[in-house]
Amino acid sequence: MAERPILHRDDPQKAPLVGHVKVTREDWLNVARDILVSDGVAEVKVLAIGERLGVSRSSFYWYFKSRKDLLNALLDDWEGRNTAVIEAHCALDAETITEAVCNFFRCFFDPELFDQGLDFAVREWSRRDGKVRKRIDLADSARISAITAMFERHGFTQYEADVRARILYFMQLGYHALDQAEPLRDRLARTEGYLLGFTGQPPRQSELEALFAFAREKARR
Amino acid sequence: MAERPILHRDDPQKAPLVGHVKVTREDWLNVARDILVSDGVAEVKVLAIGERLGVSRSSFYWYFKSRKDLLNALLDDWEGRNTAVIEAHCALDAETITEAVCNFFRCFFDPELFDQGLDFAVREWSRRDGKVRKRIDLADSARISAITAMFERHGFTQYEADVRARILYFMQLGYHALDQAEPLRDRLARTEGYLLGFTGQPPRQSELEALFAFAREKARR
DNA sequence: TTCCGTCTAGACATTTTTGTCCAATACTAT
DNA sequence: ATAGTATTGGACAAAAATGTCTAGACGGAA
Repeated sequence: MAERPILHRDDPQKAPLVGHVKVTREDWLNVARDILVSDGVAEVKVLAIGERLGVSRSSFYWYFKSRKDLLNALLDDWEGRNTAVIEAHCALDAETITEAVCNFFRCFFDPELFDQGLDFAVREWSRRDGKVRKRIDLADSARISAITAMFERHGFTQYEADVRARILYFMQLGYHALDQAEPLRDRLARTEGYLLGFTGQPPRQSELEALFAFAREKARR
Repeated sequence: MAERPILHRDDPQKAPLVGHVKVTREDWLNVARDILVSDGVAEVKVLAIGERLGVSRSSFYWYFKSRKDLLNALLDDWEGRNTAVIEAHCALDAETITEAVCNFFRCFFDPELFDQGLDFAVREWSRRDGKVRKRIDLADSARISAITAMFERHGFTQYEADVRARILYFMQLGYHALDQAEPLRDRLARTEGYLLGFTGQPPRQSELEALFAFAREKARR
């Protein structure tokens, strides 16, 4: 996810500037995103980021006008990372609807494609900031539309495609809201069979196995 | 939800102490809960609460040892409000499974019974605090067990009851994660039919109408 | 080597937030 | 009324967080 590793100077002694480590704007942004995801927007503090970078707090103001400026950059960063991925994957060609839903899940469980934690952190942030709220609302609509279109391409009526799209998307959100406690993937394997089969036709076992092989593999590493 | 109304002194002038408004520990807690829900735990600040109560910040320390003490009280308050309700309602006698699921929904959409926003705020809080995390994990397990038992009482095998319980609970979480943007209830009406019928037997229209009449009415006011 | 633009440390100033102390006020029981 | 307790305001202190300014270190180009 991060181009450069997140810096961490174990020994924060007076740093004699020899072997001086250069810190880029990207680094500030990366650590900020990291804190946003793990601790929420209120904990994104200039001093904390600077300490984690092993660098003085004041150099922050070379790269960013203010803390607010950083937060805006963070929001743009999120949009750049997470906006197009789902739409693109839902638009992929697929022979069967199972395959298509598999593409959908790939977006949410492949950390190379989509940062689920970041998405959730921004969603939480949006609850306290109208500007953020508007942007995530747009993202949600776009995603649900993309998933709906996916179902429509596979022969569902507009109404039924819409219902299925929302069920898929909401369950996805619900998974993450609970998350971390017990391994997510077990529950996935137990429930997605029914989700895919919510028309009453349970999918064939072979199709399911192909569908979740990917998620399981990702979950292991 | 709150025993006493949340105080709001419109005119915060030097307050001549005549007609003095007495502020209780409950009041501090109520406003704190209010801020927790709308702005997150990081925004629960002594000064902000005091201002909203129209009262000096220092009297806070009469009721609470410290800010940390307040946060602990807030957590106990949440547990008291939200822990037993779902278990109790899922254990209610019901003729049909539709009726039983209706009881389940009553928990989440009747603000007299259950504070959904508070539950979500604590869930968010738990992402940054291991102690909170443990308590909400326990609550989640207890709730899912209660819902599972509900399905088992209506003839589902343990496995199938478990799957259905998780789908219901996760969808509920997902709904709230998205929430506020468009009216939640429309989506509810469109999707719950399928949820209830995810065995392939769509429920009869009359049953559905009874099921959601309650939620709609609540949503209106 | 020198110069210049880039980046950083540290000092300084300000605001926000928390916590302590004590005198003063309001309320209750007598 | 009076005494005593419960509650509050305001002064004081300290810590945490943001933002500004300046001197100087670094590295590449002339």
